[in-house]
Amino acid sequence: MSCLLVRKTPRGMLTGRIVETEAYLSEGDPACHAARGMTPRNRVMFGTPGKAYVYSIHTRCCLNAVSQSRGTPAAVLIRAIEPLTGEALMSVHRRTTDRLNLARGPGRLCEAFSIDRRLDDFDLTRGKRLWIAPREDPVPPDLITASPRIGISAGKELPLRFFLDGCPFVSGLRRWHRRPVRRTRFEHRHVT
DNA sequence: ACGGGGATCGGCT
DNA sequence: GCCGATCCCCGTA
Repeated sequence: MSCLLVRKTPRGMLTGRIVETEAYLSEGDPACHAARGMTPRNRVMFGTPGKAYVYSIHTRCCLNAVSQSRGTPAAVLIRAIEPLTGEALMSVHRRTTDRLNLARGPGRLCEAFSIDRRLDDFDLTRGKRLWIAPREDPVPPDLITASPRIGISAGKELPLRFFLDGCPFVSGLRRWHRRPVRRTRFEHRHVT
């Protein structure tokens, strides 16, 4: 949450503030793709932390950062960013000039940032092509809210979605914006 | 503003 | 075959 997503492409540099994420856990989380063991799709989750797990759903892609040590499959889904630089190029990728919807939602985000399955297993810690960088102006913990995750059918109750309260670049259920669900120190450590 | 339905395809059973 | 960690459009209000 106190991080930037950075993408370098031949056509230009794209950056944005990460304003919404979801956690998928290695234990007790039926919504995690790794919940039923390793498959060709999810194998990256079982590997080195700091790598990108990119999968496709319907006709789109979603970007995760592998978050736990080797053999412990967990990841953070990056759901939305606030565009900072490269907005014009994002608009080309997205075929819209609607700034609010450029990268609002995991599929739109990947489209805006030109991220697809070819970046699955890509190392996000090298500062090349695609990486995550700390913000110089970290978000005050008070502004981060937790809610249930979006679009899943199992594990609906777990408050593992984190977002900047009131931020218009956040996707999903608006009704959560003024209704913090639960806020614990543990959750903050996941996010910051 | 919100909710339902359809598109559409790769991955899994 | 079935089903989705989605998106977009078109109803209703």
